[in-house]
Amino acid sequence: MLAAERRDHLLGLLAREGKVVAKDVAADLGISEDSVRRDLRDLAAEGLCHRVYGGALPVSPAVADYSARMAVTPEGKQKVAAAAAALVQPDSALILDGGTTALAVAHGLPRRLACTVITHSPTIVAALLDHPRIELLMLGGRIFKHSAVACGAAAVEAAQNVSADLCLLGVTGVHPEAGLTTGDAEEAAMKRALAARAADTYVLASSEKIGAASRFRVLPWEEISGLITDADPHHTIVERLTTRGIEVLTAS
Amino acid sequence: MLAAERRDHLLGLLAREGKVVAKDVAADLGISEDSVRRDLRDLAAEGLCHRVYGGALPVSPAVADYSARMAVTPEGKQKVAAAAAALVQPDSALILDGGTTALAVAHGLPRRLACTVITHSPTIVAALLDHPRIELLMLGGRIFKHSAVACGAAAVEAAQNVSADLCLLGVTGVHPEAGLTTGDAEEAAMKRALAARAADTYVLASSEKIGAASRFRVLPWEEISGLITDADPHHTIVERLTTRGIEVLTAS
DNA sequence: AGGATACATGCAGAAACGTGCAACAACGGG
DNA sequence: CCCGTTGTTGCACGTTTCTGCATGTATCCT
Repeated sequence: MLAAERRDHLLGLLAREGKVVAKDVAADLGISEDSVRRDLRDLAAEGLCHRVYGGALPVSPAVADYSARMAVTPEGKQKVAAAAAALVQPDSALILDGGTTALAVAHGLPRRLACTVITHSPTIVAALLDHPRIELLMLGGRIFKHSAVACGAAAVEAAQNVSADLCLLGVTGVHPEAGLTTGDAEEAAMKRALAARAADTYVLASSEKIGAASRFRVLPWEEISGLITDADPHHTIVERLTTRGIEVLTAS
Repeated sequence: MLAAERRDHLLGLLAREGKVVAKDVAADLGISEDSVRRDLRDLAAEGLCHRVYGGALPVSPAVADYSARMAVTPEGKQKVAAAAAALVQPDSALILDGGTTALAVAHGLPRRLACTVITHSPTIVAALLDHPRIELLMLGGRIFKHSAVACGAAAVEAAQNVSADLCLLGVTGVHPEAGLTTGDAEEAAMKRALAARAADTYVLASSEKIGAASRFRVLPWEEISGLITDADPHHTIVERLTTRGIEVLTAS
């Protein structure tokens, strides 16, 4: 058994079962517990697992508490939100857009995840108020009532003063040529400002958004890190996006 | 069962069922009550739960009692809020503080009233979202979870850029000598910043606040225009305030 | 007030841990 | 082909951490 094989095995176990017990794995694979512990230590150092006494847990526990999640949101958005929540690393900073899908992401964040959430949506703030370990930062400004988020010059300016590891953006249209679009110019500008402040930007797009285009462009494809959708990976448009080099994360 | 798993299990139980009974969990998981108690003690130390005799409750005492407070607005606050709402002139700009009394004011604003509301409370924003004629401006910043408002340097700075005709301020203590007080220093500073940006500042104080004093002073008496309360105008303390030249508006 | 239950504390055995060491295999240069 | 280097693996040792039990104390309920 190669060392790399062992590591894969451990990661697989972690993903499938949500935990790894050093002793059990050692017995299963017929190797010493020391090796398992060494592997886990290395994986933890790379941020690929979370070391605990007796074994290890997945870094982002989102997968494990999938069950403890409420579903009032349409199934598609729920799936997309769960996949997006899994991208959030512990102790990282997340910029979260407004909208129902983003709200579902907020609800999907595991209660034991400690991180910072930056948002321009009072609704998102309200949803995360009772989360024990999330630090909240609200970007203020004129409230655009239709979508219940802060927009305009002040909000964009406030956004200039923050930085984050990840930005999760909702849009209303995802189209191969038109790019990512939304129905309001101010909102589009705000989304651009948010995306610019994060190292990585992923777009949340449940399947009904795929192929649609709204009036105002948010961002060109080059500026985002990837797309999170529940649409079939073999859907014509999704395939066109993939061939154009867009990273598409399929939520299922 | 890993120790970390147990702790997660406890947090999940706490979130799902709203309580944990040490004895039951010990029986369910087949471990000693001591271990459960130890885990609960640790979680409580991290601020993730609230330890009580026999088990534990979700930590959100702040949030929980916030929503509890919100659910039933006592009659006194209701009266104060109604009197305060009556002060708001059409087409004026209003700075509205956070807190339950201020929220009652928001709900009490007539639907045909057109004005601008400036607030640092996401909850107030959410409450006014469906108001047809109110222009909303949210002051952003770090969210202070206990009272669900934006506080800190960024919020104070944002406040510097607005001006209003009227500011309605909630406090937790109204005392002849101590002045207007609240329980948190950041919050006190924020309230000061808000009051400074309005031509007139009125303090909302339902009767139970009269005569009380909290740790941090918000403003001295000279800096406010008046007090809105449902307390009896012949109440000793209220009379003392009146003789000191404070304008007291009695809500009834 | 008194019994019952929950609690904190100390303790001991067990389990898991980190570290140093030696054996061994893979690799590359001479 | 030989030998030194490097990296991996298992083992031994001492240390730390966890867990259940026993004890005495605090708290609750009647």
